Amino acid sequence: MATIRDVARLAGVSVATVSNSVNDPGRVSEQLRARVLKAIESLNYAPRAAARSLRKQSSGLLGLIVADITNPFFTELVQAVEGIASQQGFSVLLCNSDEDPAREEKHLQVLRSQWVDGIILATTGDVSLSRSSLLSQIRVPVVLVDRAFDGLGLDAVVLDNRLAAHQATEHLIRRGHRRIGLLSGPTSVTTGADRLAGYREALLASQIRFDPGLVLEAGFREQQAYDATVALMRLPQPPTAVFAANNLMAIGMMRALSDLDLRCPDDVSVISIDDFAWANVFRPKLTTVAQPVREMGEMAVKLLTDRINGHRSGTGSTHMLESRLVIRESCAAPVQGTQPEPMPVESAPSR
Amino acid sequence: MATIRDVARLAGVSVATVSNSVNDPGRVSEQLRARVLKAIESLNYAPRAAARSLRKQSSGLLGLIVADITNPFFTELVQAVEGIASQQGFSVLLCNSDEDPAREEKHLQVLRSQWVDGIILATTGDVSLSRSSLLSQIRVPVVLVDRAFDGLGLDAVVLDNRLAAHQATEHLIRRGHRRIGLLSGPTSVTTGADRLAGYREALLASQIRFDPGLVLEAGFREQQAYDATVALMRLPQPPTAVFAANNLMAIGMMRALSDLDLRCPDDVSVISIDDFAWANVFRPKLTTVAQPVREMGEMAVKLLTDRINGHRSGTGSTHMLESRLVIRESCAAPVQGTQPEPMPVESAPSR
DNA sequence: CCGGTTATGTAAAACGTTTCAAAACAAATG
DNA sequence: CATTTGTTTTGAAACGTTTTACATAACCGG
Repeated sequence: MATIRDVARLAGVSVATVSNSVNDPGRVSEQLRARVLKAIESLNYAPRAAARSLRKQSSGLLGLIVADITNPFFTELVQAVEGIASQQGFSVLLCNSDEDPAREEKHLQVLRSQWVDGIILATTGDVSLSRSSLLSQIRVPVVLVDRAFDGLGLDAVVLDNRLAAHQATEHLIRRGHRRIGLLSGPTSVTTGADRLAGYREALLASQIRFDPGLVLEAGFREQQAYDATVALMRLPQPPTAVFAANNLMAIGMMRALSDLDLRCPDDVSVISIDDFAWANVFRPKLTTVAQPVREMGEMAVKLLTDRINGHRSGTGSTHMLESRLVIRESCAAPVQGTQPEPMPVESAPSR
Repeated sequence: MATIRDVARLAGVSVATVSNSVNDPGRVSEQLRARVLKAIESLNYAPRAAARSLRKQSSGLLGLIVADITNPFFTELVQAVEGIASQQGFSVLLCNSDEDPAREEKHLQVLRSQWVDGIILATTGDVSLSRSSLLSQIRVPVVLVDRAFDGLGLDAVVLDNRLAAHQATEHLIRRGHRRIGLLSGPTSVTTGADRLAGYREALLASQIRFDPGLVLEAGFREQQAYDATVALMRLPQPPTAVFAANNLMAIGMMRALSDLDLRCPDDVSVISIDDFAWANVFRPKLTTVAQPVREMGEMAVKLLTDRINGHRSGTGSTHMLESRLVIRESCAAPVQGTQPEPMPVESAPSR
């Protein structure tokens, strides 16, 4: 293909002039610039990114690693990140770790040798020793998203998970529920632990006793949530409402309820964290706590580019965004009749 | 960061030897190789992709352009492509055109200057003149996916859209339906036109007269499908079943039916092309015609890498994959009572 | 002991940009 | 007119690899 020398030859100028007329128009006379541009046009010249980044020591590439591309939360994140990044002149190298820490590490290696200008990382699982050492070896800016971890002083943008879980739980309590099941994520990751904490806080605030038997760990996965929901509803005293800590678990839960022939919200109320485009196509329409996904993506890119451009330095900080309750149809007041052992709904605070 | 010279210095060898011990182990003695590897390890050296691709004239990058990353079909495609590609040592540069031809063109420009080794393109809309000239300027292999177009002799992997639509329509006919609505995609794209054709074929095969009033173009979008469904059901003689030509339109349709207080499949049966993970979480579980998305992704990568490696040359061909009917709960026999003007269900073929 | 093969290592030339420093030219100043 | 100042233009170095072509040493059959 055409190289910069070809353009120079055709325009009758030096390669330096060609480069300048493209990258620093001020440095070259109008007349020459026009000639150069014409030559570029007619040769259909496009500079080779490899050569350019070799010389400029920067690739114009951003790495984005997500834990599960099929999860709508991440899909929307990808969309947002890709949009803003390309708007700012960056292309994004997408990596999907598929919840596999080993793949995540491999991706990090690749990004390192691609010398991307920065990395946005939605890490899978907790941070292993090897990964954190890998991360500290990488000399480019990294911003964490969704899940944070400390110790490396990285920037992070996360949901206020405590608040989100609090909102969800409180909404159920307001509707009169006191036995509220929780499908929890793994407590080894911040999103798991913090959402559990928010749930407990909300119970405490309403003086409802925390019952460990009502919280089941379902690893943020649909199938596990299905099983957990079945287990929950087969309890001698099943919960009158269930709170799923993410979207996939909400789906598993809905499927289980449907298979158990339990009607929602008549028999059991349901709420979850993560709103998604089709939450209102379900029947009933799902009441959820929405994350500002798009904002999170935008902020992550902003933090990253600020660091890349040197507008930001020092150890990073964690940025918390607020969730928003989206009330639809899946939460109702508990119906006494549906309980095997009808309990006094608005009664004594303890128990 | 550490360069290959640093490694060479530390190991006490030439840079050529370092390069060889990594890329062509046969050419260097065991002893030296060990020393070099140790040096690499201790310096934590990673070759710079930019320099390497400049010299090798190939980047190890694949470009993937999808029309809408939030559409589960494309999400799954991305997942498949990314998986196989990275397995074969390629990284993928993901581009989302968001159904905007202008953005698609911009992405193509970027990919061209990145000198990706190949491009997988799920093009948005019909192929404009500028795009096709752009495509023919790009000197790297391109394989089309989902939507094909001729004239450029490109490889393509697509669904047998005629068959898929035929299967869907025929399934409804078998259940006894004769007034079958169609939410069609734009006929300017192959997926739109072919699915419409398949629908008509199936009607013809069962000697059902084609009624243009029953097919509404909804641009493959959810909201348009919602509106179209409402229009369809408000017809003096509404259809007893509706066939949505893709997943997003199926969702819009379900939402509309629900808002219209029409029960599915009691009042109206429903089927669509594109299976997706949550089709069986809906109530009723959706009967769909599934595309072999993963296979399509795999085949696209295969075709691409074959061309990249020179195992394949000449003008490309179109590869059609077969769809598969997934029967769940959304199709039932039409109930006479639900029709405003009860019509003889199994009666005369014409009208 | 010599010409020839094989094994191993290396110097140096690419690859296609950007950019620094200097050259060439024009204009302005003393 | 000689010098300075300012504006355009350019030659050449640098970026970090891979790879070609060659050098050296070792080995072997004659």
